[in-house]
Amino acid sequence: MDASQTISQMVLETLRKINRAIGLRSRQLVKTVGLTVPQMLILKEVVESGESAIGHVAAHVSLSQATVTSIVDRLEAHGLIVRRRGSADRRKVLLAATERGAEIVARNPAILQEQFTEAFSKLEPWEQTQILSSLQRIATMMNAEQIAVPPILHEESWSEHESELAATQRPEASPVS
Amino acid sequence: MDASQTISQMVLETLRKINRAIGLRSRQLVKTVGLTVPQMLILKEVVESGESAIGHVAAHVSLSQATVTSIVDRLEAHGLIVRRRGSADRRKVLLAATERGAEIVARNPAILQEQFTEAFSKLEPWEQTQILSSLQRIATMMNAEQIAVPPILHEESWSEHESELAATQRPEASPVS
DNA sequence: CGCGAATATTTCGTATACGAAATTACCTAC
DNA sequence: GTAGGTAATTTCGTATACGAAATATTCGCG
Repeated sequence: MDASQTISQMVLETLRKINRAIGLRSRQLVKTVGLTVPQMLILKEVVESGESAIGHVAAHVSLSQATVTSIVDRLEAHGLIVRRRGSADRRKVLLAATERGAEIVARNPAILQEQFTEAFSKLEPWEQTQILSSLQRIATMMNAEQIAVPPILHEESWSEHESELAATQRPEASPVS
Repeated sequence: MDASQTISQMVLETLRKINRAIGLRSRQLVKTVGLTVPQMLILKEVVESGESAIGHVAAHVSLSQATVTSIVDRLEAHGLIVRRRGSADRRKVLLAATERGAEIVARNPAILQEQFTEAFSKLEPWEQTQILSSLQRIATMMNAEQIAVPPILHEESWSEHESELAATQRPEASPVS
């Protein structure tokens, strides 16, 4: 947290740190519950909204279809949900939770927050609201910008390096003896 | 944004959305500048702090050493930084930016924000401060919890599925003729 | 009917991310 | 001086995440 940074930079830096904390938390979850946060999110969504298509779930949890597909692969491998081709529209793949899956969600309604919720609930109500409002403000700003994609740099000089070093072989820093 | 959610849940949901927006933004960056956000972050750190060890950089950008290693691989492949074994302590791998790398950072001091900074700077100063403070509040709460790892569930019934379905083969939803 | 546009999902390639184990180097006590 | 512990980095395995392209299906229009 260098004093020479702009507030904007500090905001982004803090967001990255929060994000990392969430990621680490997710990995701890694997050890206790056996599922990561994204997996829980999707399982929960499926349980609560009944049989629903992949695209529907993806939109609800704010992830791409491709991402949901791979997470569903794991949930299905664990026997927590099942895929079923839609009968009305056979392009769709409907997801349904198995008993096992439903049980896990039912047994852990707050599993996704737990400790965070605990700490958060100790704040004053007006403070909670303010924090949420600040976050939504940021989310809105970011989404708005997501649309516009002004090509910033480029000029020249870039991309010639691409081909020669494309292979993911790391040149040893220095072959010591 | 369901009305039936607790504020805490909404906070987490909003954080995930913000995070996604940052991720998407990062991918756009690849097209304009040729580097992702994490790559820029590390390159910038190396340029600004001179020759520094991997561990040092990792701590500064809040990422694990393993992650930094792989990102450095790519930056090195692109000829933006070089690895050098430390002479004093040969366990350390020192990073230094090449001319090319330094030039990119120099030419794009604000590349990491750009549009976000633009929008953010239009807010009232007191509002900016408030947002930052809200975020730091959250970050602090999350880091504090990172320490304690109370085993929540487990009971039994878990993990027997692991072995039989470990392979990443997806059982076709239903082999429709 | 039948073909092309539209829609839904999966596959493929790439880039983060992390923990745990392996590797290499250093350092201290004996 | 060497054995054992510590420290720094890399390797390995796994899980997200996404875009772009491929695939499968539906639907509209002639």
